[in-house]
Amino acid sequence: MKRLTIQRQAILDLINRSNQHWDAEELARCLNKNGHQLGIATVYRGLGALENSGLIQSIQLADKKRYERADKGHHDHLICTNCGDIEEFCDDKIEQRQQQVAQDLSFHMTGHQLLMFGICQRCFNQSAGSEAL
Amino acid sequence: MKRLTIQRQAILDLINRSNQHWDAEELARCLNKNGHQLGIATVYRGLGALENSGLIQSIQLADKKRYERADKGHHDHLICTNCGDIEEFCDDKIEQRQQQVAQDLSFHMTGHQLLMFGICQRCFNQSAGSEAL
DNA sequence: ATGATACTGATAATGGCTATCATTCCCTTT
DNA sequence: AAAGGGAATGATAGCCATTATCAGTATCAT
Ligand SMILES: [Mn+2]
Ligand SMILES: [Mn+2]
Ligand SMILES: [Zn+2]
Ligand SMILES: [Zn+2]
Repeated sequence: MKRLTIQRQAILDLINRSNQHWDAEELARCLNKNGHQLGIATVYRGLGALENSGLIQSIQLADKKRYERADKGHHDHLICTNCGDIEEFCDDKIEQRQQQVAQDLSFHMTGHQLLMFGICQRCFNQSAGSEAL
Repeated sequence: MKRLTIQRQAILDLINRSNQHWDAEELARCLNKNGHQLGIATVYRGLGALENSGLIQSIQLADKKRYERADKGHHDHLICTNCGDIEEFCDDKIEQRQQQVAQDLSFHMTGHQLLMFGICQRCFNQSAGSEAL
């Protein structure tokens, strides 16, 4: 990334000011609603550039990529298949075992992504309530 | 899945006879090359039906889904970002810790996917060789 | 100022996958 | 055996996230 333009700065600011996992479309909508003016292609390119520079990070879901702040550091995700909510965690033991597995297989790991799917507590309680009817 | 048709049987047989991670396109091409005759939509539907029935399993990569035999049971994957090769492993400690993490967060996990990215041993050795030039 | 380079934005194109729908295949019931 | 109905097929249209294209614009170095 040669230039941190106002467009890219706007994307970066919005992500850094929030705690969400944004997709490109959401970011574009939110930015354009708040005075900024940038095309969807610029958002995609900006996100790519910012991620390459380590200023933001992303997770690859089945349908789309979602971007978030990089200052939280590495972590993994729990994804509610009912409401789409995304929770975060980082477990050192898991991270260590991954390193061990890679080493055992002479695999030079550069990154990983662990997604856990299921029902979040809120959704679980709600469905428990409706069952009682 | 109400009927295990010859088309679906052909898909299932091919997957069960091999040890690869197939995408829909590859399966269709291979089947049509070997006397079978089935449209791409049928392959997609068949794969979905077979997976729902637990007869095959899949991994969701960034761009596409890849299907493999179910009789190997659950495992996770190492993916070479250079040659696309996919290696497999299963680590009980990681699986246990995942359960623990979910429990700690009151998250009702129904499944997970762990992808590890990097350079496989073969690619690593090759690039080491070319550096010596 | 001039030119080189990077970035933008509108839009076309791509690629994996799902929806549609007419046709065909099976299975059950007469 | 014939008829009817649900399920599957296959050709193709549509969908959606993302990337490619390209002309125009902004920024930087000389
Ligand atoms: Mn996160
Ligand atoms: Mn596998
Ligand atoms: Zn939920
Ligand atoms: Zn490799």
